[in-house]
Amino acid sequence: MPTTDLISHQLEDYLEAIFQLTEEKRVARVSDIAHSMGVQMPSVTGALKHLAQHGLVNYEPYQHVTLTTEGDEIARAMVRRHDVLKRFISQVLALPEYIAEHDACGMEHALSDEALNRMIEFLEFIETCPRAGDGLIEHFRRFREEGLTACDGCAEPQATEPKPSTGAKQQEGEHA
Amino acid sequence: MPTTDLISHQLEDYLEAIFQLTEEKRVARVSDIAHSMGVQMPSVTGALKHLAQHGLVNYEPYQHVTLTTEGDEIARAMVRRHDVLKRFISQVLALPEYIAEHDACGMEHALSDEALNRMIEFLEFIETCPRAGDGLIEHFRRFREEGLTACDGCAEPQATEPKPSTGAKQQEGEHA
DNA sequence: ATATATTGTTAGACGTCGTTAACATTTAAG
DNA sequence: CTTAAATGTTAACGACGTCTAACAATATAT
Repeated sequence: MPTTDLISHQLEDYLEAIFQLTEEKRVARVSDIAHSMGVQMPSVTGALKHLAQHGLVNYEPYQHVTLTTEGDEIARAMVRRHDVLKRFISQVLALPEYIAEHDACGMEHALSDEALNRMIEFLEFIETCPRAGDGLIEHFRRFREEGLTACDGCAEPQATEPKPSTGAKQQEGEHA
Repeated sequence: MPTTDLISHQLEDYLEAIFQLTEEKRVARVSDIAHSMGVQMPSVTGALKHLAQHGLVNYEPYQHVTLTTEGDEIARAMVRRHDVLKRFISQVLALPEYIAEHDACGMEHALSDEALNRMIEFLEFIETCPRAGDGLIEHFRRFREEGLTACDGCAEPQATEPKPSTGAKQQEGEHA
C-alpha cells in the first residue's frame, strides 16, 4: 500500500541522492549528501528529519541513514524518471549529455506516469522499428542542419514502402 | 538586455497568468489572477509586490496591474515554452490534452532553450518531412498498440531483428 | 588514551509562499 | 448621496528550505 503522501521536489531529490550514494559508496553520509546536493549539512539534517516523519528513511542522529522500503521505491521511481527523460532528450532531441542531464533534473518532478511510459515506448520504437530506427534520428539531424526543409531523398518514396535506415549514410552528395 | 535576474517558478506563473488574463479580458484583476492560479487574493498582492521589485509589473495598490516590457518578454517566453511542450507531448507522445497541459505546466520552468528549440524543430520535422510526417506518429501508435514490436510492414526491410520489449511496462532498477 | 580533526546536530535567522481575519477602497444600487 | 457589496490590502501566522555559528559526537593519530 503505497502511501499517497505528497512529498516536495526537494525531498524527492534528497531521496534520489541517498539512493545513488548508497549504491556508489555503500552508505550515505550526511556530508556526502550535502555535497552531492550542493547544500550545507544542516539542510541535510533537516531534510532527513522530514523524510523520517514521512517514513521514507531510517534516521537516528549520528547513525547511518538508510531508505525504508517505501523510500527506496520512491527513489527508484525518481531515478527511473530521470534516466528516461535524460535518454529521451539525449537520443530523440539529440542534445549533449550535460543539457540532457540538466533538463532531466528539473523536469523529472513534473513528468506524469503516462508521459514517462510514452517516452519509454518512443525510445523503444526508434530502437526497434526499422521504419523509425536510427535512420529517423539521423534524418532529423539532417533535417535540422539543412534548415528545416524536407531533404531531397524524401520527397518521393514516402507513401508505400518504408525505407530502411541503411539510407542514413548512403546519400551524402544530394543535400545542400 | 535581458536582466539575468532569476525569478522563482511561482513568480513565472503569476507573470504567465497576468499575460493570459490581459489578453483574454483586457485587464488582469487581482481576483482573477487569484482564481486562475488557485490561490487566495493576499498571495497575489504579495506576488505583485515582488514582481514590481523585479521591475516586471507596474503595480500601485488598487490600480490595474500591467506587465512591464521585461515582464511581458518573460511572460511570452513562458507561454511559448508551455505551448511547445504541450504540443510536443500531445503530438509526439500522442497523449490527451489534459495530460499534455498538466505536464507542460510543471515542466515549462525547467526546459532549457536548447531543448525547447529542438522540440520545435522536431514538431516541424514531423509536419514537414515526408519520411517522418504523420505516418511516423501513426506508425508509433500502431507500434504501441501491437505490443511494442515492429509491425508487419516493417519487419522485413531491416537487417537487424527487432529485440523484445525491455521497457515501458516493467519496473526494474538496473541503473546506477 | 588522549588530543585533535572530522563529521553531524542544534539554534536562530532569513526569504518565499501560502493561509485567515480584519481593515480599506472602489464600485454599484437605491 | 449614501450605503451595501465586491474587491483589494495589511497584519499575523505557519510550513519549508536554506544559511551561519556554536556545540556535540565520532574517528583518527600519535
